[in-house]
Amino acid sequence: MPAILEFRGLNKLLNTYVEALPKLVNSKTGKIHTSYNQAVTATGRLSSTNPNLQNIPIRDDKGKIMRKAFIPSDDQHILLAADYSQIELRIMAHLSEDEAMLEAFQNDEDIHQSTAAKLFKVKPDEVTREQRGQAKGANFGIIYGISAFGLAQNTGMSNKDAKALIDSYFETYPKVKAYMDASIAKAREAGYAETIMGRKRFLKDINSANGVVRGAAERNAINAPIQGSSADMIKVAMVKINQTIREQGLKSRMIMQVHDEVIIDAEKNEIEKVKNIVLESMQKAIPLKVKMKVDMNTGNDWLEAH
DNA sequence: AATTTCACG
DNA sequence: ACGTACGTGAAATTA
Repeated sequence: MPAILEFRGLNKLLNTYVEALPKLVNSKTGKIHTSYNQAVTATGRLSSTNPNLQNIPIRDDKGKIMRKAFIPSDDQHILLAADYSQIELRIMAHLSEDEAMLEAFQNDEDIHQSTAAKLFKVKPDEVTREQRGQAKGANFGIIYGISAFGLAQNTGMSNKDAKALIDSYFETYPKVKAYMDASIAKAREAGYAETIMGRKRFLKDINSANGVVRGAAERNAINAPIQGSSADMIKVAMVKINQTIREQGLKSRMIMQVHDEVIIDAEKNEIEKVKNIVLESMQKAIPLKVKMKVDMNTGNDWLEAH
């Protein structure tokens, strides 16, 4: 890796995490206490400030070491991390009612591999890394309100290839295309996009004469119900988790949320009970046409619990 | 004070 | 012909 980029990467870790976080330890509790903002985002997600605990590194080997700093309250506790698997694509499958996408999830398939198999007309176990990567890019793009240019920019493929990939995608999942068009049409009519729980995002530019401005609003019309309904679901789950923990008089506590994940400081004696509570609450928060998959892990720090 | 860069989902 | 991926926050840099 070039020396300047390496320096910048390490400097980011040093300034944003290593040196900043210890300053925010509360002298009474000995812990860091973030603030979760309930009314900041456009889609209904939470955000986190002072410090932001929703952007602690995990992707890079050196960055992920930061997660070792996040530990249970004492040696009677262990961290439990539970995260929704592919929540946004599952919500897309539900909202669009696309049969192929619903079936892939019902069969518990690797959605990117399954998509690749369909796009490139090969058997799932013949999908190459390259093909899976392209399918993954397309699946991400769909959630964002895809454009050929955007997909090409992000994957490095040519504009032409990106366009062809999107065409194949819509042949593979025809009702996803129909849902996207319907989302835009509905937003034009109503002036807003809406989540499963009825949260509205007003889109003042949805009928703008400026194509660029309108295009952005159209992508918002597609993305907001997806991202926002995911936020609805985890919030319903969190309320249920907290209620149940208190009803049962447990000592375990929910301590963090990172958009599709909740982290519990779990009393070791309660771990099986808590796992069941978290799993049930997350899976059943909002019943959909597709089942929700939840991955859970425990560990003596946040890195281990992943 | 606004913009850029980079960390996350 | 045009210009484009969704949602955030913190630190550093630019103006």
